[in-house]
Amino acid sequence: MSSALAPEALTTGPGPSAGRRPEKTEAILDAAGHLFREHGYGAVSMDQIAREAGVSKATVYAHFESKDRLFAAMIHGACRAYAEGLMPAATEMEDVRAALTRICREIERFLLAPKTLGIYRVIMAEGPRFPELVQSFIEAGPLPFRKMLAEFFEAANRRGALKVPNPQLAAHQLVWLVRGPLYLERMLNLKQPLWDEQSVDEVVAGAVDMFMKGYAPDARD
Amino acid sequence: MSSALAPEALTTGPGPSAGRRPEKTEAILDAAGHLFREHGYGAVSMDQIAREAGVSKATVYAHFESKDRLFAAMIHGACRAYAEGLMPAATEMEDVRAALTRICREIERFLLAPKTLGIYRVIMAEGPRFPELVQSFIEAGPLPFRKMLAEFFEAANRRGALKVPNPQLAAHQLVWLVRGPLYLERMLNLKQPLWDEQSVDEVVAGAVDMFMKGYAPDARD
DNA sequence: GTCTATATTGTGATAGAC
DNA sequence: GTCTATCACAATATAGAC
Repeated sequence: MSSALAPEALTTGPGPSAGRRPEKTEAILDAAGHLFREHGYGAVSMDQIAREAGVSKATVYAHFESKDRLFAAMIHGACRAYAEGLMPAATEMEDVRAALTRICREIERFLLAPKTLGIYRVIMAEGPRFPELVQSFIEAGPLPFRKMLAEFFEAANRRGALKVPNPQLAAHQLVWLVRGPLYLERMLNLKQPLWDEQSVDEVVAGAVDMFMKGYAPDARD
Repeated sequence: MSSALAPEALTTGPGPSAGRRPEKTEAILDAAGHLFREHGYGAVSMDQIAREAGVSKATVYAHFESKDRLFAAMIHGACRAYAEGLMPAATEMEDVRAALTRICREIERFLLAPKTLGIYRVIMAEGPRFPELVQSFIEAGPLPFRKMLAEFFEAANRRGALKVPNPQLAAHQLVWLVRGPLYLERMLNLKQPLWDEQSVDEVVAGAVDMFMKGYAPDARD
């Protein structure tokens, strides 16, 4: 279904990769990624991308059929990084609290990193114009991560280490207990602390505490 | 400091409001708001705005100095609506759980409404280009709302109805426990349920439950 | 202030030499 | 495939009549 977004289909050209230099392809993708994440889709021109990549604009068009396709390819690459950069294999765990803490730190490290936030920014801004891209983004990023978390909770349920009635909802809750308090601040990259800044440690500890109190097996309900 | 963003300063013209028809000003603002929220800043042209407002492009420029200023004025108007649309005066409360539930429903009703999400989308996308605007947006919207919530928690602390050590953090947590599970789905307005859809009732109930378990005064810690 | 018609710049995309 | 030079068009902004 998303064959139009397969990595090979994102570059142009008659033959398989007839003579195109992969180093330039990557340079263009890097420049596009950097600029799109930083300034958004509409504010970046193909000239800027070409200049930042150190090639001519015609070369950009030799590698990517259009600005749209270049954008799609950039998002696609970011999704691969998304899938690889997460998943800390927290399945093996000494005790639940420690595992949750590690997961929360991973959430902060990756989901609140400037690069990730840049992707989210541009995807949310341009989403309406690229519906299939949104689909493949969700399927490559948020969806498998939530699934992994839900499976972690289910395993903990079976072990009696947690008591989570709705693992899907709990996955959302844990993610946003960490992400939420830092989200706007970093999404809008506010330099001066606009409100009383919440430190990462406070946020992570608060999230783990609240999650444990909510889903510890000995909680009364 | 934000005098450049005072409402009077956002329209152009020599005299106070020399002959400008307020109805047209509002029509232009409405059209701009609708289109910017729907399609983003870069994808909307002044011609479209003029057409949707039922005036000529020159008239738009008679009311607003530039596209940037029109955008700023639109955001400013949305901030006033933000401040007015929230604040359900939940200070008077029978019992805490009911008050929290009402607050959570209000969060869902307003913070996840298409209009609000559109503002967030465009602010996050264009934020880097409009730093002062981001500042005034935060000060008019999220900041006072968080403050109100924190004060609510402090009052509940004094009454012994809750035990909230960090009201600021707790405000973030409550907001995102409701907002998070529905956020991406609505921000990217996915029609087909991509993952197992969380119903609003589930989300609100889950948020209140978790918050109460975390901050009920009889909780052991 | 409001309109029609226009000036001007920037940008996505291409032609043609090497 | 890669470059320089260029086209075609769309969009911001304005001139001038009423």
